[in-house]
Amino acid sequence: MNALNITISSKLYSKNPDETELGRRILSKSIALMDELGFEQLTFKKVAREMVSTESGVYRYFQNKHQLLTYLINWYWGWLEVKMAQEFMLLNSPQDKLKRAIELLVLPMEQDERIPHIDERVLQRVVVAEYPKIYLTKDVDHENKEGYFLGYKQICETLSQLALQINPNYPYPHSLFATIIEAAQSQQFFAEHLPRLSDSSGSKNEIVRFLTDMTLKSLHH
Amino acid sequence: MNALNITISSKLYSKNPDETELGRRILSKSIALMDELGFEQLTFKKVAREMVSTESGVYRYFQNKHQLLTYLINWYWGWLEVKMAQEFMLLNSPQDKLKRAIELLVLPMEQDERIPHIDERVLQRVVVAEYPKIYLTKDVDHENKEGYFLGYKQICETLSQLALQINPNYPYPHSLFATIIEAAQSQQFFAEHLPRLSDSSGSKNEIVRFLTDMTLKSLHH
DNA sequence: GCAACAACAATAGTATTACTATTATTTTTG
DNA sequence: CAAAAATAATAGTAATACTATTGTTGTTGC
Repeated sequence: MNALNITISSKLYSKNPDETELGRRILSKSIALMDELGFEQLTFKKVAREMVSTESGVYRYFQNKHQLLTYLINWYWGWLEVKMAQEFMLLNSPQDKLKRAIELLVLPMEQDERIPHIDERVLQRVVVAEYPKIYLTKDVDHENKEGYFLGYKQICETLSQLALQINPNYPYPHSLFATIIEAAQSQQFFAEHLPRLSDSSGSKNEIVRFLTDMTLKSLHH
Repeated sequence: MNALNITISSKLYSKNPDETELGRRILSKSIALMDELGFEQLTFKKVAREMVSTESGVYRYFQNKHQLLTYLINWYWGWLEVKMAQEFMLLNSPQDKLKRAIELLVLPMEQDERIPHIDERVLQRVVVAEYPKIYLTKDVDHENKEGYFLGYKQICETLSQLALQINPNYPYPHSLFATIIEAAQSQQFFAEHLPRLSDSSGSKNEIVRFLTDMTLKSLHH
């Protein structure tokens, strides 16, 4: 049971990695290796070597590396959702809440001491570099039914509700925030690797300003 | 030499597939197979079987399937660019041009009779389902130098220039159109597979309206 | 017309991957 | 303490993503 109560569909693991020492080592090492090697080059054998266990040990927790990546990305969205809920309590206007949400999406976050086995900053880099791979597959419809994308949908819904507080007549709140969340990731990637696809090659604050401008202008009536 | 003059970096193939009968069969069959099986399940062996040739035949044209996918997606951007240039000649205001560009990004296109070996509508589905996979790799910086992403960058630049005609002071034209182009793809995917991430589950025209609204509002001063 | 060359077909081979299966050992729990 | 569960260690398999080799066919230049 997690002190932060991040809920992840039980379809996303064979055995809950959060509940055992070995499971937490899998999470910890696979985040680091995914960041270092990328999803394609990661293998369970390498994770096993890194955490000083065996390949079959990893398979006891996750059916394959696609499920592992999906778990990690859902964990990230769940964690962001908790962060947002905390910060929203200190703010009043939906405008301020949206601005803060966009900052949380883009700006680097501090390590949470209560969860020593997950380095949120490295996980954020993994999400930026890998997130569309979890749904751009031929299994998307089946996996969607299994709850593989609940974290993403939940955070999109939360922000959509906020948007409707600003402009109840805005007709595209889900499309808007799916776009903003995607752009938050891809603009970070482009700023670093394909700078002609961004105007924010410098600081992440420029990405925040771009996304905030786009969001508030879209909601303006 | 292509009648439409779609230029693709020569780093994107070993032997130009556009110039031979076998090469065109590779393009034709790999588009169909990529659509049917998805990138992960596609193999050169399957392409070879489909076009009644051998695996080594495919390797003579493309070093691997990642290069093949990158070629196809660059071909698509190049073709869209040509289409846009054609249609822009009939329009005057940059607003009208941007609106038309967004329609071309989203609405299904008719088959071009001059290029019988490429089915543009199927290719468009492949782009929607696979496009981020060409740059979300650890080789992105090296491949960027080789011109793997010129098609995407070129179309983003063209649309950015149009945007500056509407509002010369808008500070984020590249970020805006990278975002609009990405959203054009992902909203099509979400509308079909993850409808809670979209408000446009019905017709593609709703996606066009969402993107147009977002673009014009962003450029408003 | 033929030598030289490129393109292609056919086949074989290799290292790695993504698993599955089995068995033995250790740890936990009732 | 017995039974069950978790883990470790190892082996094995089909498929993948190539590389290499050899022989055939077609084309071009002289």
